[in-house]
Amino acid sequence: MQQLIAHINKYHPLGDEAQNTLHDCFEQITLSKNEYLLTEGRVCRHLYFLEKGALRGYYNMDGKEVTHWFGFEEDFVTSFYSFITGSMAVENIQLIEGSILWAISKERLTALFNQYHEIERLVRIAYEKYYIRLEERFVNAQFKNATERYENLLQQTPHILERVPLGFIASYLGISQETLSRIRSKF
Amino acid sequence: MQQLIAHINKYHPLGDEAQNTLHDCFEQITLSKNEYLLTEGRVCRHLYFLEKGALRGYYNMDGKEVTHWFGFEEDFVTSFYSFITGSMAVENIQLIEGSILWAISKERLTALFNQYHEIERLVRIAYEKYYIRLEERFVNAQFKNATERYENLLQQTPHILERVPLGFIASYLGISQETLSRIRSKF
DNA sequence: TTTGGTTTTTGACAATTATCAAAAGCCCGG
DNA sequence: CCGGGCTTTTGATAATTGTCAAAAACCAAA
Repeated sequence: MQQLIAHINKYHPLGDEAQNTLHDCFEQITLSKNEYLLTEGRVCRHLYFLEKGALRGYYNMDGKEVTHWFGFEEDFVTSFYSFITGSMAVENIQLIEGSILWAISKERLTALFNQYHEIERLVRIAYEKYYIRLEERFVNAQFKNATERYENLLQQTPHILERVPLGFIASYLGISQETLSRIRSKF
Repeated sequence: MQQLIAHINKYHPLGDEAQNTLHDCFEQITLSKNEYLLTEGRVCRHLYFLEKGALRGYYNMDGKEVTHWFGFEEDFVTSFYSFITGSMAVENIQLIEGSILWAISKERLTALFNQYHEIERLVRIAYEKYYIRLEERFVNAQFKNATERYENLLQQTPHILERVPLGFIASYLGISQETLSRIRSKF
């Protein structure tokens, strides 16, 4: 929990009262490898903070699992579309490693927004960071070729390569596993 | 201006006072076709609301203009990365049609956040919508083929086809103009 | 240390998309 | 109504990436 508080303070420092209230609103969850935080068809009603471990979000697209994001230490995690709109999730969130998470429900978070302007500000700022991150991934996906995308991964998030099977990484990069293998052999 | 207020009220209705203050913080801008709202290398210090008209954001990537988004009526528009981080923009924003816009500076917007919790909430909610929109474009870019992306455009935003040259649309979809032309001929 | 299962690599081939060049179509100003 | 410039289409070919199948490497449990 100390990590969550410390992480939040990096984004936007909170006053003691807001910090304490926030602290009380999160519940700890521990899950082991291959378990699911969310399965498609259910509504994702929580926002999670990943203290320790790793997980992935994936779609089932014509029979294949297509991983489109990873979560690691200090990431906020949810099925964003489902969480925001309240509709059924089309993705699954599965643990890649045994993990420690902290969960807050949407209702509680909304209540915190009403109670503390500064907590809503914190989230507004977090959204900005996550939006920028997604924007960069979008540009990579749309305008870079497979090799460039792999090089980008090597430079920006090399830790992914060490903790995640290549099959997941291939679809994260939007290429087939075989193509990824061939790209890697060139380095 | 009435359109901006009406649009905002669709997102998150504001009290009269906040609404009036907000109203006074925007300045009207009119630009004609082919003019620039922003050029790369400059910092984008404003958020714009597009009341009437159309524009595009594009990168210069190895000698080619790569359009990655369009703005139309009722869109909020900025070079998001530059606006948020205060760093130089890597993209250009150019008018596709003569347009009427309303501008607010980042300083003014920040001041409004401090003054009115509800305005920061409005923006927080807007971010959620824009994030979801981008997420969908990302999934399309990464996991759908050219024909599927075109079909998606046909269904979801057919107005783009009527107002934008095909060359821009091709790079918006992440394909070459020739391939887009061939896909179209199949329909 | 062996074994069975999973992950990764390799090979051959097919499908998709890009590139370059040229032709055709379209639109606006005179 | 005509001409010139811009946009879009078409054709031929090349490059990139995907698919299927099999081999190799890796790894964890007995």
